Amino acid sequence: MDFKMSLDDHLCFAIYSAHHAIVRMYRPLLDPMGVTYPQYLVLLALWEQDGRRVRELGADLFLDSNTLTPLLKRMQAVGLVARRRNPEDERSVLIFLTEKGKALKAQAEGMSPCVAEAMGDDMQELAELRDRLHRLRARLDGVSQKG
Amino acid sequence: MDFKMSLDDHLCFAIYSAHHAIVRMYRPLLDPMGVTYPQYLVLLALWEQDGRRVRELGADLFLDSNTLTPLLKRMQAVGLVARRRNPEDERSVLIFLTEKGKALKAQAEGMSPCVAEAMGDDMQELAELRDRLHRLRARLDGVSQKG
DNA sequence: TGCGATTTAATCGTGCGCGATTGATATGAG
DNA sequence: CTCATATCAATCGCGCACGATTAAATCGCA
Repeated sequence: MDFKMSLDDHLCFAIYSAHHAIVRMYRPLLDPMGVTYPQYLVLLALWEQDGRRVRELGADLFLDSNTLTPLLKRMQAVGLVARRRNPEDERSVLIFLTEKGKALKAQAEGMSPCVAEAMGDDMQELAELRDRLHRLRARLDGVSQKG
Repeated sequence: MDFKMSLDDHLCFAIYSAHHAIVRMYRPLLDPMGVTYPQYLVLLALWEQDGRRVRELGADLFLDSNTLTPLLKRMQAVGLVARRRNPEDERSVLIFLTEKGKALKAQAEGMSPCVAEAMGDDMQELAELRDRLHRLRARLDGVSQKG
């Protein structure tokens, strides 16, 4: 069976191509805000809870400091976040939203209609898809953690 | 409602994190074969149909020559593919699998049990997830094409 | 208390992904 | 036939993503 499986038959490619389609869809919406798609995800995490350590942010985003540190420095360079060493544990670095970073939240919420139009209006379908993906990710993380 | 939406509530993040989980899962399987995950997707496309133009390969993979050309050159450098100008249209370049590239197909098929174990054995669930993602991608492509 | 083990962020190198541009080849209207 | 237009691959620059390593701070145990 596997011997004639095409690219489109592979779930991994469906995820790969959907991911890139999502990034392409968001780009024109995020460009005016001056943030990239991964930076937008960082902002989502910070809008939810500010002043977190890089480690904690990474746990939420499934990213390590080798990715986050340069990314956060770029966000600092454009005035979206501040990076301060944690006085209680000098090993860690705390990430705070600046006023500019907080202000972007309202602007980002303005994207919702565009995102909804792009993704479709079947909220139940989209929520179900999201939950299925979260379950798959959790399963994959569990497996690779064991191995 | 949107105002208290967390990272995990966003479908875009579910896709993002699932994508990276997939890449992480495949890495230890592909490393022994000496190919990266995007290179594996190119191989899947070529195993399906060999001797295609860069443009056609890109249409299948949703990638452009700015991504594919360097990637294919790296694959050529390790002897997986050959790149030849098309005699019928000197603008285009044809990509052919080498014997080594063809031989990897059997090795790749050996990954199936590992992939199946990682993803889970509910084939119907996985196929449905794949189809939902393809539909979402098609919808996103249609929208960004119009705008 | 002292010192090895652990935790944390940062650094480095490589490979995508893509917007923008370039250059070469082919096409087609007049 | 000619020249503008279109097509195609390649190039360049930048920002992720991540394996591997480094350096500093903290922890924990003898």
